[in-house]
Amino acid sequence: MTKGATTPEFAETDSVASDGLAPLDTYVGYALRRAQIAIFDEFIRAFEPLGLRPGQFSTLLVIGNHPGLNQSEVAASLGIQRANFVALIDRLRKRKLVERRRLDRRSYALHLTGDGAALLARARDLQDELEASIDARLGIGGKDRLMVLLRRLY
Amino acid sequence: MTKGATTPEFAETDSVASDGLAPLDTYVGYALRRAQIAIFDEFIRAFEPLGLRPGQFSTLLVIGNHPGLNQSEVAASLGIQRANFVALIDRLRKRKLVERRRLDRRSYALHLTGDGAALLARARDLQDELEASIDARLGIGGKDRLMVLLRRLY
DNA sequence: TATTGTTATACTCTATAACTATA
DNA sequence: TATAGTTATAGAGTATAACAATA
Repeated sequence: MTKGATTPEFAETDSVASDGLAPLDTYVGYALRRAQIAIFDEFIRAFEPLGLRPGQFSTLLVIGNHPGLNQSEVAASLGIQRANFVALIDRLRKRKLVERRRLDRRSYALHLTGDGAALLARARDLQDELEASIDARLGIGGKDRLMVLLRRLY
Repeated sequence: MTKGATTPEFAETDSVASDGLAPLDTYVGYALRRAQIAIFDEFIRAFEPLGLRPGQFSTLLVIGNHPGLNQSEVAASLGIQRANFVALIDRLRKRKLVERRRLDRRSYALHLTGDGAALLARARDLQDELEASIDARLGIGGKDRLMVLLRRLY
């Protein structure tokens, strides 16, 4: 990490004077935060060419895997308030990546468009590359051990 | 995780329908994010009685361990823009937890006040409890293995 | 009555630019 | 010229309340 985040949310990274933070460096929460920011920063940079932010990518993933869910369901599955999900989904609709089909007169089923499915395919490939890169850094069996440990924390 | 974040920044947690997110659940970045949010959420709840947010706690820690640094140095060591650090330090000064001493006519050395040192002591104890709780969840040797893996990512 | 989508609003954290008063 | 502290401003993510239309 040198200069840092492409976007606001993922800053506080660079930080750190290798030492100087002696106590902080022993806290799991701090290490977790730095690692999360570092990985998200990589993600954001890598996905910039696709014009996808983490929330948009995960939204496409959920819709792709569960076509037909309504907005509230997709939002809930991602832990996003349905109120905040409106703008997100509007953006994807304007880009013709997602379309809505009326379920009844008050809700819509979400589906990927052809463009959306195509972009998601590219995004998956890109994400697979990132995962491979992370995997390499974690060493043999590292990712599996890490995932097991992380899942104990949520 | 049931209802979730005490504050805005650490929401997107609850989320997750145990399944439904099939693909996301295989990504390190996603697991990292969920774990980070879960742990920060615990931190925020636990530190509410002390009136300390993560950034404030880490600031007190750095000043406590390196008294005499100026604002820019402390800010940089925490990866906080010095512009954004102004409000943070002002808050701590108003609460008489931190004081400034002129170094020269354009910079200040930061020091903890008696109250600041006392609060930091309580905060450290609280943080130690949280770490112990995390340690228990991670199992024998879990924390060490986790820290090693996380450090490979930043 | 409860739910869906929506709007409005506010708060936190972060980023950048630009200013002043120094050094 | 460069640095320390500061102000102003903008953007992203999130939270809550409230409303209309519908179930």
